[in-house]
Amino acid sequence: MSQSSAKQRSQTRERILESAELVFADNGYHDALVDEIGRRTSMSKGGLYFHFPSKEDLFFAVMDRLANKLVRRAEKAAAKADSPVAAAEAALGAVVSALSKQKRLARLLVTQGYSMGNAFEKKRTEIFERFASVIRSQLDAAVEAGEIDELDTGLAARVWLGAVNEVVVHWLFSGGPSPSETAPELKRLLVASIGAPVTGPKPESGWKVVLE
Amino acid sequence: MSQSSAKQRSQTRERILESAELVFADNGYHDALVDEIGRRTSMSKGGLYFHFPSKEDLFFAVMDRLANKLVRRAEKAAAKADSPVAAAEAALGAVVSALSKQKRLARLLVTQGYSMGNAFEKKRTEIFERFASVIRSQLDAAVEAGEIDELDTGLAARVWLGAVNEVVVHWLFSGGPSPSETAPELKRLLVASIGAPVTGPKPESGWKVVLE
DNA sequence: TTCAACAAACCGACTGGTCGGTCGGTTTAC
DNA sequence: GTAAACCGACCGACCAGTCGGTTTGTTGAA
Repeated sequence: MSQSSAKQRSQTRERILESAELVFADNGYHDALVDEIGRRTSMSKGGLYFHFPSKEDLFFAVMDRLANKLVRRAEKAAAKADSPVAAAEAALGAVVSALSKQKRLARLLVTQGYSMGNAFEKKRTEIFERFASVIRSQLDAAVEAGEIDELDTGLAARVWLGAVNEVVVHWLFSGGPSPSETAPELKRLLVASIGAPVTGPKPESGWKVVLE
Repeated sequence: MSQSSAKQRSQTRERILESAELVFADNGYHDALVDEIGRRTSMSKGGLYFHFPSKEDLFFAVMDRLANKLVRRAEKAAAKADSPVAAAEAALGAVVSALSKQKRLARLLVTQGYSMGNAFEKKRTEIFERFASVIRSQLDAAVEAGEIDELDTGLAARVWLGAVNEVVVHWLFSGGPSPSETAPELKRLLVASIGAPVTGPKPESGWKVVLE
């Protein structure tokens, strides 16, 4: 009984989360109507409130779900690389690529974090810190391995994320180029920022930072 | 008549804009009450609506006013520098410093742009593009002068702004270090990103990027 | 197998509080 | 005298959340 019904339960939750993701992404938190989420889930408002205590909780659940997916993707990409800097680059690339493929996801993660009053600040911060720590730990490893010079890796990670964020926003709202298009050049800039050799088409034609 | 009353008029508008800035910054667009703005201006709601047609317009006016101030500051700082890269750095520094000194301003420019539904996207974009173009034109000049290699200066400018944005957000919401504290290290990262020589405490004891 | 008993899941009309915006009226300035 | 500036009680649209009720599924005793 509780075995199969627990499964049902989580399936229903998933269904709701999927609809909610669409509605929140399309309209932003405030303009998203709970009734609309119900409509898309083919479930009444009362039904929704049986599964989630409030609109806010539902929104948080949607964001967590997305963040989990993306972080996992980034970690997986990093694991495949064969040097710390390459791993950081790969993690970044994975995120950029995922966001490029799904405007909706990008919209939610990148801009809707601020849409609620001061309530969401913590959550948004928490999610960004999770991404940052993936990058950061790779940069730390790179320093450890002597691949790059010592630097504030936490700051560098935030710089990377901020850069991606802005590029994505520009894409979303100004019809700029897709992030995946600018990814190569973006990577070049960010890799250069930490003083690592920038790999062009061929690794050996790169740059090196030396003390004068 | 129209001479002095026009002056009065704009003074009153200014008074309203100042209160509105406080209220919007403290509460975000949605939670900011027009009545509260009236209270702080010592003016009735009707009075406000005599000067501004809607809450939205008022918000736009507040943002424009802030953006103007900041852009002017950045341009002024850039004008004093004696090389394009130094100018870009100076412009960045001016913005960071201004944001550090006024949390409220930072909150508004950096996070409240998304608080309205999709309505504000254009405005936020417009403001960020104005900042970006200040940086960008300096980077273009740097390329022109042979100070740095050719690169996508528009992208680089966005990377810089995005980085600042993220650092500011981290400061605001996570109690991280003030942007002005991390500014030196931040500048180092961003200057390195465009492949320019990174200057340490003294210009002559710095770093230089050379082809290997 | 049947069915009463119970609970979990779902329904949707309704409520209650909130606020942007209005408007007829009053004051102030010239 | 009159028009710009200001007042503030009021309106009405909006919508998250509620709640009494219905349906669906499970259990276990007869």
